[in-house]
Amino acid sequence: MAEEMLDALDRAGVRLTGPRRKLAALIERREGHFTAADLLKDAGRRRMGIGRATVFRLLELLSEQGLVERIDLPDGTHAYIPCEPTHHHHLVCLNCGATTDVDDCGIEAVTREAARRSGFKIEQHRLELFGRCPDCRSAN
Amino acid sequence: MAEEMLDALDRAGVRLTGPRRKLAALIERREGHFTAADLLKDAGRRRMGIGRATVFRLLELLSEQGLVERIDLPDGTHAYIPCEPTHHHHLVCLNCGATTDVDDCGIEAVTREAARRSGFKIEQHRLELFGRCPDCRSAN
DNA sequence: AGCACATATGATACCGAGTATCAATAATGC
DNA sequence: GCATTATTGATACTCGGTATCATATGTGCT
Repeated sequence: MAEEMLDALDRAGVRLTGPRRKLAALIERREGHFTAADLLKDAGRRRMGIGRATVFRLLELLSEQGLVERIDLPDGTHAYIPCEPTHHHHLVCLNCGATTDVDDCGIEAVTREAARRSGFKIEQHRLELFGRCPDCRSAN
Repeated sequence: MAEEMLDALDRAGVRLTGPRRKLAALIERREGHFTAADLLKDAGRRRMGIGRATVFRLLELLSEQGLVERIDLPDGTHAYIPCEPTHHHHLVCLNCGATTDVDDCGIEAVTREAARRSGFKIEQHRLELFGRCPDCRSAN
């Protein structure tokens, strides 16, 4: 997955620098969603001497490439999650933070109906689902 | 609508203070979504001497009562919109910021399908629709 | 391999949204 | 009307993210 990110960065025409490689590896090791601060802490623990700004810059690049997405948790905080660069939605475990992507299973119809009722022309949508992942469901 | 807010605050058992009344009126006058800073500026322009903290405190109260909701715009900023206290979703005009509420027109089925595919137990969902409102569509 | 150049870096300072604190003030119940 | 208690505004703070800028480092070229 770190490969995937580096490939995407390469394709995007930016440089494959040391900090970027290291951060990609750190993101790979993460499970579930994470914050910029999490990454920074990871980097700090390993004495990687990576600057705050660099972390945000990489997250921005990755998010432009669709490999990472910023989501807003129900508690108001926000986090980043690694994901596929195609259009999709997220399912987030409220317990452990694990995420999976789900693709449009019928939202088209919903947006069409909403457009009809409101007179709006709908151009974008965002659907976020929150719940318990299979592991957390069976864990207690 | 300001009435509605004041009623709700009353029902919630908090005091109907001057600043709260004034802010409710300011919210009523707003069209589309607004930020805490917008309200603060409105209040400042009218020399109402309302503190920053008070604005945030009221927005929090109203949001607890479901009369206001904080949404994240596609451009990453976030804003508040007045709305009905029932479960619903938002349709936001990308041009003028106007919003309307739409109720679940078939999302249940979508979440059920996503749950089936993923094994998650879905407990909450959030759907946001962005587009052009009827006015902005005809305006150009 | 070496070099020039543009791009990326980390430090620092900054910004904007939101929260904590706290003494002063005002809404409510009696 | 008055005591009580919630609320207020000022101030300082936190936290996520961005701007700046001199220094360092990938990259394309030879």
